[in-house]
Amino acid sequence: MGEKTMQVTDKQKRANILSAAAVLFATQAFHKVLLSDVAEKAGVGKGTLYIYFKNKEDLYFSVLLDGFSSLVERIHLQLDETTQGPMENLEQTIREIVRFAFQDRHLFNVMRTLPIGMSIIRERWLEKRRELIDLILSIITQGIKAGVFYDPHPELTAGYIPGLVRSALLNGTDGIDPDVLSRHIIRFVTTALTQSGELKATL
Amino acid sequence: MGEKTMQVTDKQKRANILSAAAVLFATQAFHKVLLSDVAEKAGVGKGTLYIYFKNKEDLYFSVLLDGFSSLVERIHLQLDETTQGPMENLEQTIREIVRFAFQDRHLFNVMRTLPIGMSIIRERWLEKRRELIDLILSIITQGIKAGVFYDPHPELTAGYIPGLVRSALLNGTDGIDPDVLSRHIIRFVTTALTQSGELKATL
Amino acid sequence: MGEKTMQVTDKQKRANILSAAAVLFATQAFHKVLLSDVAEKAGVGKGTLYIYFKNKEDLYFSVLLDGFSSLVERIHLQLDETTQGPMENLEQTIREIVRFAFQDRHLFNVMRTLPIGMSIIRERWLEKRRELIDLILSIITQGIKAGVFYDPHPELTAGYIPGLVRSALLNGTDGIDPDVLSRHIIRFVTTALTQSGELKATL
Amino acid sequence: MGEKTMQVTDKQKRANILSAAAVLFATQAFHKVLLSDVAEKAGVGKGTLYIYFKNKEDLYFSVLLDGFSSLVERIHLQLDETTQGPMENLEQTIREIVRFAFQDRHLFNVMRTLPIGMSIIRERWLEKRRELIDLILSIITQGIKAGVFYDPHPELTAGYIPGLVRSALLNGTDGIDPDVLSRHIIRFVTTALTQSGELKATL
DNA sequence: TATGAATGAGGATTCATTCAT
DNA sequence: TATGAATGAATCCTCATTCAT
Repeated sequence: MGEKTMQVTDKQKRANILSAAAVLFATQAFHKVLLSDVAEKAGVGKGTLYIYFKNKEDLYFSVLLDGFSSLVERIHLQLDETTQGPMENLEQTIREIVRFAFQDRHLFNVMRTLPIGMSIIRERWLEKRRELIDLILSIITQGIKAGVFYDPHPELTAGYIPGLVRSALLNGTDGIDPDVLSRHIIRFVTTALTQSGELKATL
Repeated sequence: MGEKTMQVTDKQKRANILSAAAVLFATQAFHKVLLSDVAEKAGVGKGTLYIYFKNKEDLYFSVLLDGFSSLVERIHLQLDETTQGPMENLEQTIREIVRFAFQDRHLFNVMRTLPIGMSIIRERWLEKRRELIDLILSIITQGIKAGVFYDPHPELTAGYIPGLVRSALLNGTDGIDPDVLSRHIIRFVTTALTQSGELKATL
Repeated sequence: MGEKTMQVTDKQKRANILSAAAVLFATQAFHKVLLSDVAEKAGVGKGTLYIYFKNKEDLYFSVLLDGFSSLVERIHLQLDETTQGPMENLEQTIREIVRFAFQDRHLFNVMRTLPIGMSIIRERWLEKRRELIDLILSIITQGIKAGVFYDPHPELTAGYIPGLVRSALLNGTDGIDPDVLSRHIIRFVTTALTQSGELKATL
Repeated sequence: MGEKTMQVTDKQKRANILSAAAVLFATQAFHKVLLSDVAEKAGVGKGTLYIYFKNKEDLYFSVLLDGFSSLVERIHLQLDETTQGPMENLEQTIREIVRFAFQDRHLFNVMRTLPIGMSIIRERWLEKRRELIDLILSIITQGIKAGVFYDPHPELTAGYIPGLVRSALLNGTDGIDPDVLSRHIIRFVTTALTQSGELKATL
């Protein structure tokens, strides 16, 4: 029982640290974020950070990894719930990404301040990002196979999608509504995917 | 005292420093780039950096500002040369951005490590980026007026375009050919812009 | 954040730092004193200095402030112990200043290298110095009221007294005995204070 | 002729530099005075400073040496003009020091920021200061021989005199009149010198 | 496990000094 | 002689990390 309580406490503390760090990394450059500030904001001692994370970089990438993991998981859940056509799947995925970006706007900002460098945790984050792209790619590929989509380079398009969300938020076309944005991106992408091939072929 | 010394206008030396800095900022995180390395790579003394740039952050944003300025200028030149329709203008602009991104890949990478914060030079860079977006926006708007394009939110689309280029390079769909990428983006964008409205109308 | 950490109150450590700094500031010009030397001499890490003092200047003025505080306190104690006439009080005060100057010769030397500038801690030091002068002034004024002293400008005379001690040490009339010096200054001052009025009156 | 003109020009330039430096050294701590500021204030190039002075410390002590030299010279002139008794000589000397301190208040302030260290020029300044003290000492000694003064330690008293002036200015008993100050110091010193002995002897 | 005082490596920045012009 | 752009040694200070409690 003692153990279990502890475990719960730990999870919460770890989560607190991650969310405090997310906010700070989203607002300031990596080197301007002080671990003492993270600790204070998380309500823990500075030394405690080192119990949960190897070092500053590890904390940084953990923020990203956690965020992406939860995004990918959400999309997986969405898609599993109801099996639908590629079009609907793509739409839902885009909607999910947009929703996530708005809800956890920090995370999308964190990526702006990305420190380049190598580390195991960074690799794990890149993998997770890759997973997201692959998920999108599989939807597009599925659509192509089904004859619904046409795309000579679906691997490029898969990468575009998170990029579109990011661009919109970055340029901050101020106070844009998440729903409006979702619809715009969906139409932008699906039009490009559905028409281009057929059109060319038709003409 | 207001502006320190500055304006010594040894343009060559300034350019050397900027290009050395561009490479380093593109390869390492901001806080891992040592000014001593920049100086060495630029073939000047450490103190010299401070004659041409106020501090590390100023140097950083100067790299970005210079890059964007030259990109915007190139596009302006392109467009002025031959007056053409919105479609051709958009194609050329995309081609130019892709060309630039490949040629000066550093610059696109530098933005990854963007330190958030305020400073005059950062403002100037943001303005220049805005200028690029506005240029694209004006082409799209022109197309809409001419009835060639349809887009309910052209300001979003304008922002997407550099984002598409960035995504492609970021995901490094390895060794992709600049020409292939240009064509893919062009088709992606123009299809989305030309078909969407008509389609809706037709159906 | 206002006052940083501070107040950790390892009084001993703080005292070690102050006394190490006092010696160094007394022997070298402000800009020649390295904080690394202070740290080493105090037996602490360089960073520790910044836990106890805001910066080099703060450390410098803290040395002075502490010294003056203890001098003023000593004089206060002396005077409180036994209530005596102004003459005895003045004598004891002078004796105390001389004793202090010899014992803590560093401090008197530190003032030589005084960096001008503004800072809260500097203000506090100036106040403490003012306190010393005022203490002497009150003794003289008391004496004037009692008809023992005569002085048309006691506020000037009050300032002279530490100046006399300082001059003697500065010119280093070598190896002078503190007792001899005390007696000389006492006679110098008291004669000037006691005779001048009477003389005038007599003549 | 060319040479002579040059010579004149040089003297002037050197003087400009010295007086610019005097003001700055009087207002700021040694390490806060930038040679670039001195150069600007003197209306010369930074490199020019090094034609007239070996380095910053040399410039600093040259300011002091020059000031003291001119003070000592003035006193010599005063004393030579009319041969008088020790009392009058002492009075005139004090008056001259006070006058000088007020006129060239900078110089007296410069000494506050004195950097400790060894150098030939510093030795020369110390000698000159010694010369001033010795001058005063000789007057006192003369007075003792003549039976006008009494002092068991005239070498101490000689040192006191510039110290008294300094104290008065340092404590800045605000806006004090030079004449008032002169008279106060003169009475203070002469009383101490004339009465003490006689008194003792008398009683 | 939790803490935060202590640490010291590390690096941005300054500025006296040089030297080519 | 006069200059001021260039230099890099010198040093303050920061802050991630450790470790005794």
